[in-house]
Amino acid sequence: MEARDVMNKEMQRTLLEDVAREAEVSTASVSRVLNRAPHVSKRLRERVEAAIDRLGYVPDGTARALASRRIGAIGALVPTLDNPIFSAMIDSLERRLKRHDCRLLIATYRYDLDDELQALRTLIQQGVDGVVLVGHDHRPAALTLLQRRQLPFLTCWHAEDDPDWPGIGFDNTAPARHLAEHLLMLGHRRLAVVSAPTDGNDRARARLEGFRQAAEAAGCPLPPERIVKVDYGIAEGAEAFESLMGLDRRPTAILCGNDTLAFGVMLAAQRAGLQVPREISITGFDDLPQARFMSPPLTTVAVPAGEIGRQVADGLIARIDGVTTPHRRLLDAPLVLRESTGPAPTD
Amino acid sequence: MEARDVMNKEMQRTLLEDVAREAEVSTASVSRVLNRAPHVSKRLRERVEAAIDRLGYVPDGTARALASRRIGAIGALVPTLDNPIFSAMIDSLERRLKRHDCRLLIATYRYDLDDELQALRTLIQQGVDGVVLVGHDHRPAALTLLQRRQLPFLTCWHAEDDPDWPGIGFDNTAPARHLAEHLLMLGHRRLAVVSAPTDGNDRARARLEGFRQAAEAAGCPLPPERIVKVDYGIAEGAEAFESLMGLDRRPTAILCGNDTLAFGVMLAAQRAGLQVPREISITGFDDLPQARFMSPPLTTVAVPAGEIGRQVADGLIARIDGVTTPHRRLLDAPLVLRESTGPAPTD
DNA sequence: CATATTGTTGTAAGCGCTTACAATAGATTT
DNA sequence: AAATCTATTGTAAGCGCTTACAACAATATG
Repeated sequence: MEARDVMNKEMQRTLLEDVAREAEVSTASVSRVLNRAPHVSKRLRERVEAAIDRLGYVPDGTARALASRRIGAIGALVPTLDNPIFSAMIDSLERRLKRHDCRLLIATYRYDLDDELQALRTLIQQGVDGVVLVGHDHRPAALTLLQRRQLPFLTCWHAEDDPDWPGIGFDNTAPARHLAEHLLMLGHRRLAVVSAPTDGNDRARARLEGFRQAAEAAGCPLPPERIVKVDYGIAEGAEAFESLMGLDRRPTAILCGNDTLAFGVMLAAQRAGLQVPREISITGFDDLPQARFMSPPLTTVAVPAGEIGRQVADGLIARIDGVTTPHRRLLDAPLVLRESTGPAPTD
Repeated sequence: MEARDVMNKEMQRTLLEDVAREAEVSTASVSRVLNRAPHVSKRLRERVEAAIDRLGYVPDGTARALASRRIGAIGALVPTLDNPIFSAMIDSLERRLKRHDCRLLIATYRYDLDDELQALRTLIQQGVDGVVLVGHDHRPAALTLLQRRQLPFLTCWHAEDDPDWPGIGFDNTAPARHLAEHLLMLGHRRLAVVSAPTDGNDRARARLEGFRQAAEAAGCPLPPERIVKVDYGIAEGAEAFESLMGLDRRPTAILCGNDTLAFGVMLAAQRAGLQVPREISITGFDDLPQARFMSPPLTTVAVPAGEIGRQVADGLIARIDGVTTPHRRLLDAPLVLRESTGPAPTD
């Protein structure tokens, strides 16, 4: 390995000090040029920039991070990237962060809040400049950790009024309620729900709550047996449908906690020979790209995933820069009525 | 802000030095315990660990990065996360990296290789311990950058034999060829292709090449007008279908570069009143979860996205640890024959 | 023209760890 | 028991930047 050692020696990286020497200025000046600090004369800047070009200097991020106490990256804690609605948000978040010259560290936790807390610890240890979380369901220790470090953070996706968690998101309950009201208005009286597991998932809880509110207000509350909770997935949705079909009094409409479950439900319904929506109405939540291409196209709620990513990026960067931003920002999540819902069958 | 200043003063973070003092050992010993270095007596370890617990010490990642020259994170360059096949890979990559106590920095580049190069520069500057890239289509400068820094890296998704780019992936050409052969065997003679743009995308090129090879070998080469290149998306697939239907001699089978395009093609075909596969056969590539739930279920190629993520994580970590791993690892991408393909119509 | 003010640059002290090397203690050999 | 070797621990010099502060120059003010 001698050759390798020699190489390593010859490969002396150019340091900021070398640039300073080359430009015949102090290291502080080079650093100021690099960081676009004020009070730098044009002459000096040009000399430094020329030296940087000549030497092909690239600053060392780790040294900069240690000295400046900012790493140039934020951390995002998301349940999973295996769900396109989250990956769409992360995609737009990352793209927008790039504009602010900020990188993105990702950590997933599979809806396990203890894992989330652990991942948060790791991110903080790495020195991230800010943190993005999904929803308001977190271990209390997570909040303590963020507050004690005075670390900028923002939640997203869910935005109920919560003094602890500043956030950018949308109301999950109201659109769910409207979806149910839409079905009730179409004459449905036996509603059923296929929901994602609600543990550690306030979005799922809020949607379920919205369904419940509407059902109760209309005088036809949801009995437990007509609320099925299943994991994320098309197959899971299909299974949920089958279990609902095993009931004595079958529902005439099924409200699903997300589009993917709705796809599964719809496929299973059609496989069972049911006409959608003539014999059974189905709703989703998310408005994934496929939703409008299903047959029939899915009635759902359009979740502004891309917009959330962008606004969270802007908002968190502002907070990192010490700018106070609104504690809560509510985006629109409009109902998208398509053809998977129709009048209740008259039996 | 006086109260704040006071707080900041009182909030003196615990440093490694404080732990050393508390445990009455040297800072080097604390560091050794922290890093599970060899030659640490049990007694010392226990004392240090007790002190760490007592003080609630959390090491500073940036200082550790500067001193040790590893940051505890790798960078992944992917075209986009808006495509579920990539986000599935990233999801499994991140989860597997966690096991190795390694974080993930994400950067997307929208298939723009100049953007990719720029993003690579930024990641290197951040000090990532390794880099994952997709495919072998990159600016030459990217390779130079990686080599000069002697930075461990691995490509994925595509794995042709290439001395420059070590990689873990699958053969994109052969399954594409097999798909086309499958159609030819079913009697189809007028094949068409709906491909993703091939610029900076060797996977798309390889698949197209596979389709071509089979078509030519069977004596019915693909004329240019029967090769449509469109951006990623269901709507884009649908549009491609319509442009193909404008041809004099319509194809009896359409090979799509990915499942999403195939969904679009299939929907447009059905909307146009065509029976799939009786009047037209359609194939995809990826085997997204929905593929088997389409009606009819989509014939496609199962891309091992999750397995790629895991193997890339293990492989890159090994390289970072100085372990030599195979230059190239080929995974299986099996054909999944379903009902969207059938005998050519006899007209 | 002396003085205050503002703008520009340099000096040098960290930032909080890791690790080469030195020192010491303990075990083993002869 | 002296000599040798090995396992353990400590000392201190960085890692490559940023930034508080000082110094000085240029400009404005009275």
